[in-house]
Amino acid sequence: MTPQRRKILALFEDLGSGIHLSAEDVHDKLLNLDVRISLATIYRTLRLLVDMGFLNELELSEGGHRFELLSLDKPDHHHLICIRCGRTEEFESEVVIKVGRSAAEDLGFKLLESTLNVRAICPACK
Amino acid sequence: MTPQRRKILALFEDLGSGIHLSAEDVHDKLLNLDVRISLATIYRTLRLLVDMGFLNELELSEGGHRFELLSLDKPDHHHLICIRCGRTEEFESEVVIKVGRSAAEDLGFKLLESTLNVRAICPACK
DNA sequence: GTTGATGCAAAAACTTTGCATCGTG
DNA sequence: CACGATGCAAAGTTTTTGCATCAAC
Repeated sequence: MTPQRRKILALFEDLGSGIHLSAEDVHDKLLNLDVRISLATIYRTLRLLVDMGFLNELELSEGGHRFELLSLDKPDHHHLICIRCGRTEEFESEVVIKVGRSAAEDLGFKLLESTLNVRAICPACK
Repeated sequence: MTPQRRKILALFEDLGSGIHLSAEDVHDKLLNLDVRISLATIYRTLRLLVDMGFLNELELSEGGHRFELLSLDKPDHHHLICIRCGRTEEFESEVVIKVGRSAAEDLGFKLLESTLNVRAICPACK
């Protein structure tokens, strides 16, 4: 754990668990806090934090992957995404987790994680 | 409907509905059939076919988006993805569709489509 | 000192766009 | 002819990598 890695993880922790940031977002937000870390290091660290299980990697919207804090109280949660404005809401569902688990078991896969992505149009964009 | 568009859609139809292709994949497979279409046109056409509802756009794995044929008998289906080798299996679940629908309704969103992505490790990669 | 992490810049991978040209009606 | 679609090449984005330097043990 280097200072840079701590700063990046701390950023996610400060923002809370419902926030989705791209690598650029992380870079910009750290700059606003006068923390200067190269984009290359941010990419490397995000990858690392995902592998270590601190972050979750999302591929919801255009313009690159997003990362979010994986909090223990919300292991598998789901996303409702407005395809027009990008607004995303999170929700949970025990049933969905069970479906994922049984799908994995049926085919002999070892389950890691399951997320339901619901694409929709939010009230403001209708 | 131009010859190029027909060729691209025909490729998906020939391969069937469980196949996930990147833009590059489409380009390569068409070349193997001696069909020469520029990558730019392929990107434009894939976008078009998604908008027209013929294809579904996926963001499952590394290396760019994938596209699959949207068949009428499988409107909302789900993916079990091996994070090691990229093998993906499809399955369906009525329950998951219902969860997506009610999540959208709860927040006043207009539902378009919902897919459950289950990340796991397949038997061969365990 | 050795090892791994960082920053920078260059490169790679993926996607879009401008523009001239081609095809179809 | 008019219109939109295509191909090509250039540009734009996002992400990775090589390499010299730096920091920690």
